[in-house]
Amino acid sequence: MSYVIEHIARTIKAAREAKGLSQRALSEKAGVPQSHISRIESGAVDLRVSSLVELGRVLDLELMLVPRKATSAVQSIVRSSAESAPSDDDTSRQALKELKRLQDSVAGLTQLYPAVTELAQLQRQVRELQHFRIPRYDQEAIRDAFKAVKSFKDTTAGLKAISDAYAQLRTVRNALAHGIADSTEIEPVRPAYSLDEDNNG
Amino acid sequence: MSYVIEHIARTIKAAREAKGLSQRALSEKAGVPQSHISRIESGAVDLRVSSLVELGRVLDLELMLVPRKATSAVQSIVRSSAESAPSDDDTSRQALKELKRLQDSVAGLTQLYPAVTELAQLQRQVRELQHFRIPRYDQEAIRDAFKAVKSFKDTTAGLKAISDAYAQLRTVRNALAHGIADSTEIEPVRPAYSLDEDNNG
DNA sequence: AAGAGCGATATATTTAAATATATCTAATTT
DNA sequence: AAATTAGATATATTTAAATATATCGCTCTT
Repeated sequence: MSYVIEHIARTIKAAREAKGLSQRALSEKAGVPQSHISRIESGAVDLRVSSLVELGRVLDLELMLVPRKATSAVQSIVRSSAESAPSDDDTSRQALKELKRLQDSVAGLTQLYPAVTELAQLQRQVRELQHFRIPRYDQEAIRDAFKAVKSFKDTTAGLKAISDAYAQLRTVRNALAHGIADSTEIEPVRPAYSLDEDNNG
Repeated sequence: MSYVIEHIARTIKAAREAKGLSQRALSEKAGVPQSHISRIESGAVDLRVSSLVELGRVLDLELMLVPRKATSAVQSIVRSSAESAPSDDDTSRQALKELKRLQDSVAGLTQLYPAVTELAQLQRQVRELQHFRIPRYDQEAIRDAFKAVKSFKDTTAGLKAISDAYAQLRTVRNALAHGIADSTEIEPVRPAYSLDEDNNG
């Protein structure tokens, strides 16, 4: 199994996810069994060219034979076109969705337990994170926080879980704030109310 | 048989010829039977990706999946890198070889038949054509002229064949001269003596 | 808890590429 | 004329992709 085939597998998977398609949806569009797509994406199949072309058609990818000396030029074109639109858009949208979900849960919980300062603290942190809109985002921390909130109980352990979630999200926030300070290519920060408009739009 | 596969077949063949390899030579380098290469180049085979990658390795071609929106940018890169070196170089070299061969034959014949004006005329035309050095070249006319010269006899038919060859080459010359006038991307014309140096170099 | 969605895995069969070899035809070279 | 080279075509066999279906395990939603 060559490096190129692994790379193609990765590219296919990334493109599919970028389009928000499940393997079954792609299967229908491309006329390929889902089981085959699973194997393709895991790099277990040495595709025929025609099969790859058909998958590429659905995923807006074109198969090309490029002279070796033009390879790096082509790669930088591919890279810049890849980074500027789909992945950036996709990642932020996904992250925002999860943040929104987290905020709703925390808000509900804060109303139930108005005297729990850990919850208020977490809520403030989540709100602040919504001000950030950049590609490099740590969604694991958001999911962990969501789990802590979902399973919250007014016990010592429950409170500790909320504190830990808060600490984790603050770490993420600091990393992002640090990234903004260092980077010259990050998009401007958007206010929370603008974010709300987006979700309701 | 899809358009892409035909295009790949053409690309493989062109790259092989650009490198001056026979199918048997490529066969050895790529570890693929010559019979298979023949079928591949005729577009009769829906290759596996790994097979295409291996052929590409030998022919200095890389297989890439390019986002559709970047396709035209990539194609212009490929085109410019293709036109600047191998195809231009290859076509001109091949054409020059055949022109040289033709000129040698005509020269010999003109010495044998110094009174035949058609031959003198053809010789002048061939000499003039050697002043042109551009990719788009009609080699068929050169081959036809060579055949006429090779099989020349001092008969009416033989003289007609020479006249026809001359007319054909003049048509080519005119098309090339016209092409130079219209195009902004053609290389400068090189003098014949420079051409001679090249062949002796 | 049941149902739905998702990706991974299994089984059986068909299809065509890949492999190995040989030969033919045409053109060129010796 | 004989030999060599080049590309196309043929035959037989093996290999793995493609096709068709089904099911499993995990996660999320209702």
